[in-house]
Amino acid sequence: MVTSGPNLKRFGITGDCYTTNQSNRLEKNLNYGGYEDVATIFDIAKQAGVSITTVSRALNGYSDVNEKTRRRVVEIAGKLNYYPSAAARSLQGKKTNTIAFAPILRESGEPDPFLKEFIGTMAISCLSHDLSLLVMVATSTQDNSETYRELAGSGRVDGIILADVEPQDHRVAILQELGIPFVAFGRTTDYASLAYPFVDVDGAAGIQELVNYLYEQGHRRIAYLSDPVNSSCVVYRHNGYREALIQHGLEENPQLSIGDLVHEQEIKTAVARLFELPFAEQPTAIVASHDRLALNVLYALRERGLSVGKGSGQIAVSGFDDLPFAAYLDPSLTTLRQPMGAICTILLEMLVAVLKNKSEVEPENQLPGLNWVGPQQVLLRPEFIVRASA
Amino acid sequence: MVTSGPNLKRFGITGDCYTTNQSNRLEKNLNYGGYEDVATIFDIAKQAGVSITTVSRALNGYSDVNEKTRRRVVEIAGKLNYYPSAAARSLQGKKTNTIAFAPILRESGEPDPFLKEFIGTMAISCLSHDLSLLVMVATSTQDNSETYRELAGSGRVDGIILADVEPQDHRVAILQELGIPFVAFGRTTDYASLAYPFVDVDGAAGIQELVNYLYEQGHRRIAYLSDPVNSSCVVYRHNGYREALIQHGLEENPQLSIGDLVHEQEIKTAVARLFELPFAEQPTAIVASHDRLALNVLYALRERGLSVGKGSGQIAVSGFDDLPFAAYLDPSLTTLRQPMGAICTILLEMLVAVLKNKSEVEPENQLPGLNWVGPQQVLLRPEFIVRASA
DNA sequence: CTTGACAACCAAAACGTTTTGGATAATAAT
DNA sequence: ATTATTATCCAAAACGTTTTGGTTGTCAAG
Repeated sequence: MVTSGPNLKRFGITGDCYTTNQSNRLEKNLNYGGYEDVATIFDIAKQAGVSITTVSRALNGYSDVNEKTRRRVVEIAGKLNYYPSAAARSLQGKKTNTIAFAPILRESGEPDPFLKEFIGTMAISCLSHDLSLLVMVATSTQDNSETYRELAGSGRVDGIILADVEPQDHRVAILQELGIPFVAFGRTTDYASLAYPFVDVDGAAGIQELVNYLYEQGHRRIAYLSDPVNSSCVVYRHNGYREALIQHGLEENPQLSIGDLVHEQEIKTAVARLFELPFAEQPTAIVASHDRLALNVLYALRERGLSVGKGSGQIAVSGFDDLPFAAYLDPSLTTLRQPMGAICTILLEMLVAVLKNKSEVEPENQLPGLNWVGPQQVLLRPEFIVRASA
Repeated sequence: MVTSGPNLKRFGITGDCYTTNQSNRLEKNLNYGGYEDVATIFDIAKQAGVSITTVSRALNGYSDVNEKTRRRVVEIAGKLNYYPSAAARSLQGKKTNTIAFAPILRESGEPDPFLKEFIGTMAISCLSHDLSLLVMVATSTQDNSETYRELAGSGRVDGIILADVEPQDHRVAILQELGIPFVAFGRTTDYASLAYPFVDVDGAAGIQELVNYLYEQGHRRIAYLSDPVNSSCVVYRHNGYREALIQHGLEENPQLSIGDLVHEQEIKTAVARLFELPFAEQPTAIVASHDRLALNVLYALRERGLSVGKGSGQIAVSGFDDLPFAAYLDPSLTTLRQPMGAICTILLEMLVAVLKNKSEVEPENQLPGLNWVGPQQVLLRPEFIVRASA
């Protein structure tokens, strides 16, 4: 085995822990705390015997520089490992080819799986747009309006993708006021009058479709477990639930509709409350406002010895998001898929269009299957995925 | 329902598609294609009746400015929504408080679940360090050495976290040569002589522990299915497998050890090859080099009507990573956990230490349970997690 | 021999900060 | 009354680009 060497430390978080130190050597080799001198446009100019203007214009493909000169400049730039300073460039008002992704991390014991999925997908999507992604997670939309103003004013990014938008999200106002190009995932209550571009998933329509399905399956006492109302999507999903009940002549039963659930323990308690009702009042189906919540419901039901599925006597359970684990749960989870890949692609296309000062997404960049009348406000229909749990 | 308004477009990727256009209104309200004028240090200076030097020093907490002046400056800065230009700052050689995360997206049909998990966790970890994260996914370490030189030379980040390091990864050489502060996740073959700081998970030790366990369970024909050798970790894991066999007096059987597997179809074919062997030569256990591969193995086995688990006659299957879905598979997957949270935390702490030109991580930032002799080269032991599949 | 057009180049300004090396005035020490 | 000290302040340089508004020289057309 070659994994161990004289200079290698081995640590085990939950295991062995054997170490060797080699800091001396390291100190010598590395010049930390700042970069080594990097070649600038001046160095190239000197070597090429031309002015920095000419170097700049040669490198940027202007037509007023002799082809021979250009070749010389390019060659020297290559030899010197020259790359223009992004800072100096953006001081000149040039694009940074970087966009920011600004989601919110709500309090919840573990790191939010949906958020991780979202960030990861977004980062990967950026690859095909030749954009770098600056991820700036915040813990609340309120605390640090500073963060957004700073992000906006600092000129580090060309535009911003806002996520986890709240019903009254002042970030939208800030960005509009400052005139920063942005696109939101999710919408504020006043999206119609504010008229900013966004993508959202139609949670209301999704949940309605789901509840209709449950109703058709014979369910009449359909419980709804929800996370706290922070993102707007929580509101829309709840609305969808309520509307669907009304359509079927039912109405929301406060005993079956429990909100504000975050931690596993709270969810357990909520499930307990449901099944400590008189048997005739107990739900036969539980709609959870997102997959992780549904997962905890599944566990809570199992703990109580209740069986989940479509059979008679079984409790139906559904989620929302279709995170990767949903398909693998036992029983596999019936849910509404948020098409992550598509969401990220559309957000990026919209932002790029906005940055180009266009109101339309370029035809060749339009994701097929969508009606790209204009890129401003897009509502995607979640995909209803029936699996074993309902 | 309030989800529809006169100006809202509704799209369904796989569903309804009804739209309304409102581009006119939007065009009016938004000033895209560039920011609105942002307050600069000059504006503050003018309003406060002092020089820009004083403004700068007031805002940066220098002691040579009168307390009354400082308050005035701060107030005006607030009123004007002033935030210093990150570009101008970093031109002055100031820190950007941004680090880059540079992983590789290997070809594979779907977006790599491990990568998404890694990016997401890293982004969330940055929160507690008050760092912004610039994610720059690349598709290969070779193609675009440019990307790294550019990233390095452009001054957009203070330091870099390199991921998916290859046995001969020239990115390490580039960054060392340029003197850019960086920390790697994974190590090159010559890590001992190059002496750069890294964190790695001891895949060899992990797989050995796993194979030992399988051996003790009575398994003698243990197959190994692996992805292509790109990251170093693939090599180490394979080594661990080989070493463990040798320790038990077995040797690697080329018929049972199949590499270079990427797509689901290839994995199916590999499993087919294993179970078309004479019965006495068929494996009783399959070690997969990562969780997604194990997942596909599980499916392939199910398709062939083979049962997975610890029972006699059942095939044992194991993975590596412990991605979130691993626990929910049916049967749940025995695997080696890469402690994502810890990995990200340590990488960040190490990079921060490097940026501060220290060879040690500050005591108060040392993750408990580790021996923080020096932050240079850290090898974490993966946690062996026994579940139902083996 | 002029004039105009064009190709190739460049000096200087601008972008918004921080830092350097004083300047000034008030106060304290001699 | 002179000198040192201290508290405030500031002009100018520097960071590395891009852009503006030229200049110069060459060549063809008149």
